[in-house]
Amino acid sequence: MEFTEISAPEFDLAMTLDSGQTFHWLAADEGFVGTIGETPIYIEQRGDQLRFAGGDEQLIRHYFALDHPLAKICASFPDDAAMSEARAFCRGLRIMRQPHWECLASFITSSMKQVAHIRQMSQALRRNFGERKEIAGREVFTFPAAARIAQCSEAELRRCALGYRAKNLLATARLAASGEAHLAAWSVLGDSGLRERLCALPGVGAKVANCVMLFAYERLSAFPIDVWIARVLRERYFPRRRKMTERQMRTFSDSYFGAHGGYAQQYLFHHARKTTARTVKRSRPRKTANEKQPRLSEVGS
DNA sequence: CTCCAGGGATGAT
DNA sequence: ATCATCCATGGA
Repeated sequence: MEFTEISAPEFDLAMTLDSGQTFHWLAADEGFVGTIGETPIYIEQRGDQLRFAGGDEQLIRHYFALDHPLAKICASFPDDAAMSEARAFCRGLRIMRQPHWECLASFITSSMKQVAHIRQMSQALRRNFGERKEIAGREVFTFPAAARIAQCSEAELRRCALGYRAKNLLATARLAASGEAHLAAWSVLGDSGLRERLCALPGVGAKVANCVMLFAYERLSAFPIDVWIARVLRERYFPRRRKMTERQMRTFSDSYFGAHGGYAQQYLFHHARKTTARTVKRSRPRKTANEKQPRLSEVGS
C-alpha cells in the first residue's frame, strides 16, 4: 500500500467525520475508509500529520477544506458563553467540501432521523446501488449517481429503510439526472438564488437547503436550524422567552453569527450533540403488566 | 415498552 | 401568514 503523508495543522479528522456533515466513513485500522467522489480512500491522523492512500494530496486538501483559515474563522464567532464552550470543544473541526449530489441526497434522507440511522441508510444505498471499490484491504462503495437512483423503484429505495423519504429522493434524483436540476451549474448562483433552487426540489426545505449550501457549496454563512440548534438557541440565547418561532430564530441567527455562521452553527451543533446528557429518563413509574394492550394477531412478513 | 430524531408537504385556521 | 397533522423507521 502506497501512503502519502501531509501536514494538516488545526485539523481533527475523527471529530470532523463524526460531526454529522458526512455519513459514510468507517473506522478501519488506525483511521477511516470511505470515498471522495469515485475515489476510495484510507486516511489516518497522527498529531498534525495525515497519512492516506487512494487519492492525491490536492483531493484530500480540497475535500477536508484544509485551506480554510480556521483560526480566523473561529475568531470571527460572537463572544458569548455558549459559543466559547463550543469553540473550545470543537477545536480542529472543519466544514468539508462534499460532492453536490451525495450531500443533497443524504440530507433528503435525514428528515426526522438520528445521525446513526442516516449513516445506515447511506450505507444501504451505497451497497445496493453504488460501485464497489477496494482500499486498504477493505471494500467501500461510492454513493450512487443521481442517474442510478433515478432508475430505482420507490420500493427498492424503501428497502434501504428510507420510509416516506424514498418518494422524495426518487423525485429529486430524476430531476438531477434529467438535467432539469443542474447542481453543478448552480455553483455560480448567489446564496438566495441557490437556496431558492434547492428548496424547489422534493424533500428539500429551508433546513436541508442550508445543510447542502454549507456542506457542498461552501456557503459558510448558511445556518441550518434543526431540533438541536433550535434547542441551543432557546436555552442558551433566549432562556426567558416563552416560545420562539422559526421566523424569530432565523432572523436572530442570520444577523448574530456573522459571515461564518455556518461554522458557528456546526460547532454549536456538535458540542450540544456530544455533551448533552443522554441519560435515560429517571425511573418513571411503570405500569404493571396486567394492563397490557391486546396485540394484533401476528401478521406475516 | 416509550420517546425522539440534522423535516417537509399539506390542509385547516 | 401561522398551526396541526401525517409521514416510516430504528436507536436509546
